[in-house]
Amino acid sequence: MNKRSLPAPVIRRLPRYFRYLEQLKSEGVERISSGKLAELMSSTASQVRQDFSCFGKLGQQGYGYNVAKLAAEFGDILGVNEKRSIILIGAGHLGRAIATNFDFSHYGFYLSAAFDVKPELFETYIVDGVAIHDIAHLESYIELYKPQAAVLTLTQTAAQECAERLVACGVKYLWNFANIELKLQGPDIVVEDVRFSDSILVMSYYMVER
Amino acid sequence: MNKRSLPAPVIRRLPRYFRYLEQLKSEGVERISSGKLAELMSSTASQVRQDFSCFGKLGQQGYGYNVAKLAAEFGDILGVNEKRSIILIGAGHLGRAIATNFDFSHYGFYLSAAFDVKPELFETYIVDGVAIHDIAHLESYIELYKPQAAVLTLTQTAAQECAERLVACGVKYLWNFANIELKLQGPDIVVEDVRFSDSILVMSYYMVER
DNA sequence: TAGATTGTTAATCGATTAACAATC
DNA sequence: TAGATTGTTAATCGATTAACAATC
Repeated sequence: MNKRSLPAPVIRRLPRYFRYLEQLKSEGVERISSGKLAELMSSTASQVRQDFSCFGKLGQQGYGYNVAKLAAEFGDILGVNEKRSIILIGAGHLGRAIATNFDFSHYGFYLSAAFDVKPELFETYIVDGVAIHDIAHLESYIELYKPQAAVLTLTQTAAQECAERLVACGVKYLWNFANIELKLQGPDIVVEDVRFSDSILVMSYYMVER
Repeated sequence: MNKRSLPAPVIRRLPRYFRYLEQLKSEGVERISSGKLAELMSSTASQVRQDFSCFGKLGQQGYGYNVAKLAAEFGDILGVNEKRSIILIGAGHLGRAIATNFDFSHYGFYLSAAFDVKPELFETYIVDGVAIHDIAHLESYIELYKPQAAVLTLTQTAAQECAERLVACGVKYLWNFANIELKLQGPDIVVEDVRFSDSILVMSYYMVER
């Protein structure tokens, strides 16, 4: 695989390619051409081939792309075969929803612990095998277990402080659901935001009569 | 306000501008220059001015932009002062999290009803004043109350069928949390996706050693 | 007035699309 | 081999950045 860093738009499109390829694989499709895939995805053959070429020669002239091979390749690129531990901060409704519904293992993660401030939750389980700990013990937990990433499902006000504590302990990857722009120093910190409010506002924009 | 349709990148940036402007307003800041705002947002003065100019002349030479005026203008553009009813489909963990935590009213919506398939939930309340109804009654509810949008917080398999039923009844705006690409006809249907899996995969991509 | 800062035009950059020779 | 389809180069398009005259 290629070590050059990719254009951001390509990186953002990767999960979608992966999703379609997994789907095709599960339907038993063996091979697909850039044109057919583009049609499925409302993209263009040119873009598909241009994007894929970032990762070397994945196809074969006159044949197209082998679906299983390509899905596996993209899976590797995206890290879905890794086993990285992730901790969840904030065992409220959203944290519970994610712990319960979200299949971390499908994306190369496993949920190893949860944290909250509420004493009545301590040492209960957010989901089978995943205990909720006192957030006061965050630092000692991280020191011991070295989780690689954290999900932030807490209130706006607590999120910044908590993110700083995580970064101070060496957690470099934050999956942030709090409606705040985290300000963190360190060039190798990655914050990936899921911003419900931005999303509904884009929909809202289209609803306004103009 | 302007009736031309905006470039998609500008539309995606609007909620973020709005967020920063509201923040500044709440801090009592009266005016701000494109340069200062850009610095705050890790953007550029050029981009800020170019983006703002899509909406007419919002600033004043030598002065900058009035924060309250600009926040109000963007609020109008984004529709946050509207009062549009939205229904929630799928009263599982995620649906409950959103019904409970998400402040719809802040973004120009109010949650008017929820729907699920589980009989034990019928006529219970997902949140104060918002009843959960039998999804079988979706069509009759829509006919009567004409909700303008719907939040989809249900499983992958149910989402497509449900989306089709909504569209058939005239609901044109779907806020989709299901991990599926909804295929819907109709040129004026807007689907806004919140795709947890794509987001975690982008983070995962950056975690892979390369 | 002088300084600051806009709105807008022009220049640059990057991403998408088109074209086509290479080749399976 | 002939047809299909890639990988890649070149052309186009659109978005970002820079520059500057207008003006508060």
